[in-house]
Amino acid sequence: MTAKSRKPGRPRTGEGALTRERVLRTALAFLDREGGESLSMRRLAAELNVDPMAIYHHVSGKDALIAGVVELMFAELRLPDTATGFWQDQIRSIAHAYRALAAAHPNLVIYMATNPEVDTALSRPVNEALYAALLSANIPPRTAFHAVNLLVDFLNGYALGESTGQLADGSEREGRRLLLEEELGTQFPATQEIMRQVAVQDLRANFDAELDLVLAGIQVQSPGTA
Amino acid sequence: MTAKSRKPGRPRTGEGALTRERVLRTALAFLDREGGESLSMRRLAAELNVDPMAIYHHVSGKDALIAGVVELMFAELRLPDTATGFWQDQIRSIAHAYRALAAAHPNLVIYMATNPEVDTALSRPVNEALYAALLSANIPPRTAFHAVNLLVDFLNGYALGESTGQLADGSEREGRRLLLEEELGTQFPATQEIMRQVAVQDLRANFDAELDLVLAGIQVQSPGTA
DNA sequence: ACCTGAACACCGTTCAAGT
DNA sequence: ACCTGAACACCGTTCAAGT
Repeated sequence: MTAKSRKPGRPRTGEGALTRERVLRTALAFLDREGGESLSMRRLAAELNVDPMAIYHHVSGKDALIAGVVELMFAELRLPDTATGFWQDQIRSIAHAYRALAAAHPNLVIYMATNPEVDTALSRPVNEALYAALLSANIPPRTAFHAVNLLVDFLNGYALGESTGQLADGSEREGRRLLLEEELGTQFPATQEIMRQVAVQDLRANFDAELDLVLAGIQVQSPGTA
Repeated sequence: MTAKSRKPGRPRTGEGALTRERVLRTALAFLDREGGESLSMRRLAAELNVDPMAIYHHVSGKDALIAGVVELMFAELRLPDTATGFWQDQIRSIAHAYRALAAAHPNLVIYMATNPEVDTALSRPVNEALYAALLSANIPPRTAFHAVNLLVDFLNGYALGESTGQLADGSEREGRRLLLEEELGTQFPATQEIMRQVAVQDLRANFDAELDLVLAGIQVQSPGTA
């Protein structure tokens, strides 16, 4: 019944034409849907209704495929285009944009934080925006340098934690809390003490609270700055 | 020539006995040597001079194997046992211990920062030590909670960056710097400005500088604390 | 109880064709 | 130029044996 009518030779013109773009878009959708464990050249080919080897004409291999997908994802990053207002707010919007991108593609976060190509080329606009914000506030270069490195490490670390479910939602958190009270009270007293005193809204506002700590640190280490 | 004398049935007693411990230790050594891409149940079996399926008697599958290896790695973590002195120094030694562990097993960092089991069980001693340090300084629970989350995100983000070579050593850095001057000066002016002004020793002292920013942030957000 | 060996359902990729 | 198809050298894992 299903049209498995693949024939050798050139493709029929029109929507059936295989492009690098179409290969990457399909791979991105697949990864979002099924995750990296499930992605294979052969499954992707089946999705494209094409012989497995057809893909290799548009992408040199699986690694290059994933690199291309990451590139496609980074193209979705919408950095704030105006650099006005407090530097803290500038950095907040950049950080939020980065986090939103990661949250939109949780299955890709691991490649985003892992691929060496990312730091070299793709994340340069992010770095530039962060540097620009800090320089606009006359923050010393040395501080700015370390601050940007810290921000990137924090963003990647947070995104990775969020994507692997370390930051579980309310119900699971509650379960963990109970577990802490019962079983681990004596083994991990400080942890228990903190968990007892932390309110639910603090669990939710985690990202902004962590970011605020970073921003506060940058501010104190920047003499002569508002 | 080589002794490929595997026979069916029970193992010869003595050093040939396959244990979960021996399986995991061999896998850890293999991962340190060749990395995660190269690890397969079959290669590991060959290393152990054993049929591939023998491994499954000590470990339920590949995922469990890796989880076990990560557990083994975390057992190497040497947290400072005395909680005295400034809370900043306490946190510094915990952070250094974590970083040293990651640096000792760069190929495992990805599993360490990725495995959901890690946060739930293995990193609890790290969290506890961090919480204890902060509580000993009377830092408010809400701040302590976010501070520990930030520290963990930073540590994972930094370790991941270091392990994937994003923080390259001197020579490669220098190459990147030149590239920035030549090609990207107009596209990324703020980045170029920073790179021009940052000294070489700042590139080296990155970890401690980032950590200092975090510590400064925690301190300012903790009213009534030294 | 612990290990083997064949078998199953997959992989990524090379290479020689087809149109 | 672009796609196919067979083939190669691998995978993880199940299942039925062996001792």
